[in-house]
Amino acid sequence: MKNLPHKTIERLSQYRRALLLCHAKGMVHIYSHEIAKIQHITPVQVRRDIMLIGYTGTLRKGYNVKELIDLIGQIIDSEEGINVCVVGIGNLGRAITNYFSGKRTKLSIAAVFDVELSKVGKKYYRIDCFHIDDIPRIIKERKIEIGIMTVPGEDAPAIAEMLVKAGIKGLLNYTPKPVNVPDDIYLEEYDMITSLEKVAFFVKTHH
Amino acid sequence: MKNLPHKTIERLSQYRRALLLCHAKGMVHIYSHEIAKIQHITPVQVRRDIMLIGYTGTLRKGYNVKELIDLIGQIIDSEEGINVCVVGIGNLGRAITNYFSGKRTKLSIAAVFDVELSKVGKKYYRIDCFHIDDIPRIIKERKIEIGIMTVPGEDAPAIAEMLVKAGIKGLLNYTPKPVNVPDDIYLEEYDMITSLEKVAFFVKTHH
DNA sequence: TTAACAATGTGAAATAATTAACATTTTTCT
DNA sequence: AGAAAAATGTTAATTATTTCACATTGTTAA
Repeated sequence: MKNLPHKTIERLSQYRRALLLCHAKGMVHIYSHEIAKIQHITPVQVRRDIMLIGYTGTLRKGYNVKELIDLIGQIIDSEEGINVCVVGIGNLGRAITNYFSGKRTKLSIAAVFDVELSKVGKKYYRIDCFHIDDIPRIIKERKIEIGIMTVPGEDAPAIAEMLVKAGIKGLLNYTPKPVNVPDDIYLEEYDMITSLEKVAFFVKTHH
Repeated sequence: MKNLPHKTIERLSQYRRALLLCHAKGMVHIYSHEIAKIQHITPVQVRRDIMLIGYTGTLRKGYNVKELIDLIGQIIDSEEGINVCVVGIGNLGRAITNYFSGKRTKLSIAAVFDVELSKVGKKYYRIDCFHIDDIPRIIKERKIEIGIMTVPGEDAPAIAEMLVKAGIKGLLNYTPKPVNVPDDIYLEEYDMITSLEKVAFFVKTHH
């Protein structure tokens, strides 16, 4: 059970969101093929993932929705919750901040940062905005462990370094510029341009 | 050369962006380990990807930056260019539209759509905004082949269906809700919440 | 009661992606 | 000139992920 594949972690997060909707609708049990349909993957993959986390459903009834939600929570959430910050409160930063501000999950955005003085001191979706020079102080004060970068690409390396020095443990880089961090920092990069180019490629070749 | 791995396609897109910067700085040649450093992957992987597209560098000098840029373009771009639309011009939609509006690449955003009448008729980063009811007409008129969805999750399935019916060939879904499309439509889904939960998981377990 | 069905759980096979290992070759240095 | 160094290109090995195939077992219906 210990070493779950990265892909399984991603899917568990997605299953949980789907399951929460099902739970809200009053569903008590769910079959692997129902989950599979929602996520458009195969039922086997669903069962394998669930197997990997050691849960076992009821033959012929499927999985108990509530139990599965709770178990996935035990696996992927941190008991105490984790604080996150968003650096760069442009369009993308606001989109992400907005996504999270309402939800009461184990992940909460504890601060946002920007260079622009006109933004500093304001609140975005109820979250305080600080100047990036305050990154070291605020990250320590508010026990922030994860940074989300939504700054212009050219600023990414400098911001990444600041965040790492400030003691961040994980970094989610949404800028188009790859950054380097020490090995003990978990880094996830995502690049919208690449994704779109990929879609374009497969549209082109699959026809 | 025909069937490139998905992961290779993604990396080629990234190599190209890095190479364009290098080219702009006047670099003529580049080594696999230099590209690798920028993307923080291994030099072998870079060489393998480049091998797969049939390019061959110069021993001891590395790869010709310009040639490699052009070849990657031949592989992943469509000769004539591809038109794209963004549906949902909230924060995320604006972020994406803004990313692309300046650049003159083979991908161009030809329209954006929203439900809100206050947005319809305006321009966002120089792109016309239409009402979603105009999706069928505009997609045909402007020969749009790819849709990017940045609407609230609950609207995603309906919008996806509209886009598919309108004749879209590829769909990039940035809502947290998975959608179903026919097999011949290339679908790419990305979910920021999942990414953040994944980072949180590895931060939690790697310590 | 018993046969047919429909679901889970999982070992084993297949596929996809990465990494190791190394032959080859150009350049540089002595 | 010859040896050492530094790079590419590629086969083979490894690792990661997905899928197949099927044993198992509640449930339903005849």
